[in-house]
Amino acid sequence: MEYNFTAIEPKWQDKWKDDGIYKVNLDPSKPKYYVLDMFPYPSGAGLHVGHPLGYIASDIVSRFKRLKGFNVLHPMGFDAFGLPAEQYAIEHGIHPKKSTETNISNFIAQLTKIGFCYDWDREVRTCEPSYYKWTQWIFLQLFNSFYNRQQQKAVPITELIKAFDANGNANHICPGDNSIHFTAAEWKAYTEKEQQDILMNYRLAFCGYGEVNWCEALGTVLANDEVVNGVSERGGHPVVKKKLRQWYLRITEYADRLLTGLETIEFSEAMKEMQTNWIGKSSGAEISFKLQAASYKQEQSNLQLAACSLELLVYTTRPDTIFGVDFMVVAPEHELIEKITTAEQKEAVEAYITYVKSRSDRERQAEKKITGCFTGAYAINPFDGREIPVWISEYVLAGYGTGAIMAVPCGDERDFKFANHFNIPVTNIIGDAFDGTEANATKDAILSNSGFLDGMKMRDAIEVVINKLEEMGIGKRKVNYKMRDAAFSRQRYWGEPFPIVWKDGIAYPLEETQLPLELPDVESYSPGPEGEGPLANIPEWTTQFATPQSPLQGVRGGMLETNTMPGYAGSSWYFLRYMDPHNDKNFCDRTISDYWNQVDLYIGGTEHAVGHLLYSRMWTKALYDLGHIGFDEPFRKLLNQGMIQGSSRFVYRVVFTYDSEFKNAPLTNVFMFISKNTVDEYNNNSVTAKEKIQEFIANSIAKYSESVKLRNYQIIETHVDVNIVDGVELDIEAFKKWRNGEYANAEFLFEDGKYICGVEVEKMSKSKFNTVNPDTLVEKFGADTFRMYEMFLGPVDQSKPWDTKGIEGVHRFLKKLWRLFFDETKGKVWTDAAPTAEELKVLHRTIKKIEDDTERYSFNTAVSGFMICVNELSDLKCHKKEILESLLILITPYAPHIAEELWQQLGNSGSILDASYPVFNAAHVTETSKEYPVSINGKMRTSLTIALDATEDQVKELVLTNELVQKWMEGKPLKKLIFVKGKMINVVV
RNA sequence: GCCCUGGUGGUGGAACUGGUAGACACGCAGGACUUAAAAUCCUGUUCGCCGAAAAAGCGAGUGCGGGUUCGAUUCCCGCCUGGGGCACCA
Repeated sequence: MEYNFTAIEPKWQDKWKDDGIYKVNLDPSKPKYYVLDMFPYPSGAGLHVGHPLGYIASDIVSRFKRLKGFNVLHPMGFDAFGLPAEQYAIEHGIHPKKSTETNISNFIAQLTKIGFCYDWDREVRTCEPSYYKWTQWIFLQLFNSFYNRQQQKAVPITELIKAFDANGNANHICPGDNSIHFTAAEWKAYTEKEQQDILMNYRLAFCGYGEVNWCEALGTVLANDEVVNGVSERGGHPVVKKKLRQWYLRITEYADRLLTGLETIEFSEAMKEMQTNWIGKSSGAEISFKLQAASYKQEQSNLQLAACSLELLVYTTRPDTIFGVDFMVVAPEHELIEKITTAEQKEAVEAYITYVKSRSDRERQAEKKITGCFTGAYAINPFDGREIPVWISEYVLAGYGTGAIMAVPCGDERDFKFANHFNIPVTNIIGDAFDGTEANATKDAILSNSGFLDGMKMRDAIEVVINKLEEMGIGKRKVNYKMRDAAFSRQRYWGEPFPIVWKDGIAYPLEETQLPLELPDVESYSPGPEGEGPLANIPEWTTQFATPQSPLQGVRGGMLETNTMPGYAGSSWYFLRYMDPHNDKNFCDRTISDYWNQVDLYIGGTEHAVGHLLYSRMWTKALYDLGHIGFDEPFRKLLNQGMIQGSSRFVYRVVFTYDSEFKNAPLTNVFMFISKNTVDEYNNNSVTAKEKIQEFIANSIAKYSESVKLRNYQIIETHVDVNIVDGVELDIEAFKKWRNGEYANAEFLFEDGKYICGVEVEKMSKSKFNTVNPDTLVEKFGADTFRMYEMFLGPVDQSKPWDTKGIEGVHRFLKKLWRLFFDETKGKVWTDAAPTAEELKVLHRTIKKIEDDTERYSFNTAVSGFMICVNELSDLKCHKKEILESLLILITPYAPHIAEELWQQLGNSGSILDASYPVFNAAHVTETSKEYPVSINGKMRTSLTIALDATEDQVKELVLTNELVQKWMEGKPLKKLIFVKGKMINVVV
């Protein structure tokens, strides 16, 4: 009986499904374990070999944990809302719902063939109303909450209203606009609209006007993490800044908790670093500089008084350098510019601002020129009264801090370059630490030229200055974050509608009973007017609550919000829905979420570092604050799988021009390809190679026409499908059939009778013809081979190019495993005989190795462990049932189909997943060394470790004769000596 | 520029806390079985030297140059280099 995976695998996949073997239920008697994959976006291209890498890893972990007695939750679903489906709909006229459904069923079919143990009953799709009902519901929770800074948590907005009624906003600084202040009496006097506008400035999900990343080509705004180098992440379209009414998430209120929360979870250092940088916390001080009155006199002498009250507020992390301030720089958008610019400088300033406006973000990022303009105004250093010129420059960003800085050229590289460029004299406050040629950003220098700070270490001066500033009332301690509030609306169709009705400029939330607010079924997805989104074109939808029958009190005549939510809305909480996917009363029952709790292991790529992984952390924290769940970090541990790159293959085509009597001769159909080595020689200017190529071209052309004279030619590198290349050798027959026979008559210049292709590692993509489809591999070698091979390829967290050639080795291993049970001629060969000591040793070494390797996600070495084990058992001709059964259980997570089949063949009933995991017994693993107590200089020292085959005489001799040992005998304590093969190799002290 | 991460045979990669570097696999070479092929099995395979060959031996060797240590792929310092992230954040 042979290893017939084609029969075995579908058989078990069906059985697993029919028996509902992966169904999970709440079981308080067992410890729980939650393994989750980042759910995929169901693109039309289907899976390539890179996708399953993480899924295989999570499948191994979940089967392993289940065998170890855990109640394992391992679900799968689809992130189904998003731009590509809608773009596809616009281009092909297929409704996104349709194409998404088709894509999902393809995905499921592909995943099933690999044999994953998902509980499909728990599948979620973010585009289903039964799912997005709760996305909308959570949105409303955020909308109806604010961040209480005293309590450092989200609190219902009704609490805030109570506080306003009692004390105005004295105890609650307005996060949206900190210049808003009012008393209880004023609050009560406001109109409803005024009150709602104020509340909007507090809500965790809020609507406001702001600079957003607008992508014209996609017709929508994008979040910061969706913009890469000034172009959209999807599609690479240009992105510009635009002021628009938008929904936002007030994620900035969570900045500090998102930062400190990182200490409680196991993310890789790199990942934590990325999030830390994105949050970008810095602490320093805000300092207010008085602007000098004199600069206004020239223009309007009567402005002197007003000018004295003008102040420039800057943010700095280095208040200790205040005596080194040589100029101020404000962002070109700064509102003070208009007020402080002198008459002489007016023209120059206006010209400069026009110039800055003409530059796009991309240009600014691409070429960092030093540009700027003097305003004519001066600020006064509060400590020494020095006059400091105020400049404008684009290197100061309006959106960060106060949009203005104090420039200290001796301590800041950018300030130094600016000072140099505009010949501004530089004050040195750090003595020898500044050499005049470049800035030194040290904190350890001793201050000089710094008034009352002279002689102080900079690091210590920071506090001193802040205290002094606060005492003088001209500055205060301040923490800033780079992170911005997240843009939360898209002007697209294919997303969750906002459960918000607008009337008279007030946003009214829908009632819970009105959810889900479903997307209308429409034919057209073209954008609405003024970036409003396609839903604005459907009045019968937008006004559905405007009827007299509308249950929404007070909103009759209102209009629904026409934006939709972004892709990350649904993915921010999906891990909660898997726990209780069919609940229509709640997004997830509290007792259930208390049981499953955090995701114990989350597996996915690094690309979501600052998007999804940050948003879902914030949503979790908010839901926790509001008492809906019992934990405030969603993912206890994150494992990043590496990216599988494509290994592209190239052919080298000759393109030529020619002279001919027959100008119309069809030589455009002549395709000539030159093997890689000859191309290399050609590129190295080899004369023989050139002659060879010319002769080849001449001969090839001659087949078509004799009257052609070659004029010129060049060699062009083009991608060829990796699936028709064996290693680097092109399969000529397959190549001729490729692309519907376009190259059927191609001519080749061979190299030892072979055509050798060029190789390069690139991202895997259809256009590069370097994708490998898992289906074909599963068909050829089986799912078990495929799974083990993907793991065997290398560490899961490492990126590597795909290479199919080693798959045979893994396949051979599985066949060898099979032969431990079945012989081609004799049939079954296993016996009930008791295993020998040596066989038990092999087994228990393997148990230990597999357990250790699986626990630390070292799947590649685990696969090696299986290979060693099977090789050794083969060598021992071991067919003992007792050994084999244990081995099957060990291998189940890695190769579930073959394990189930052989398990059943051995006469077991039921799934191997319900077997009990073998326990490692050290007694079976013979020790490789023994420890002897050793006495040196009459004192008992710790111990010696020596190889078994060393005799005691040898040991004595070595200890006495070895000079190293003599040395330690003189004093240092001796821990152990290590002997291998009777030879001492080392001593540890 | 800053931060993170890697660099080991012809190839993918092992070596958990410093302890026989190259496990396991691919590829390659040779052999067995077979009319033949496939499949399977066996042997060899870091490089160099010494050897007709075998056995055995010697030397070098984990990107480069130093250091710590009895001992370094592992720790420290300085470079070179691949990959990823951030990029005027004051």
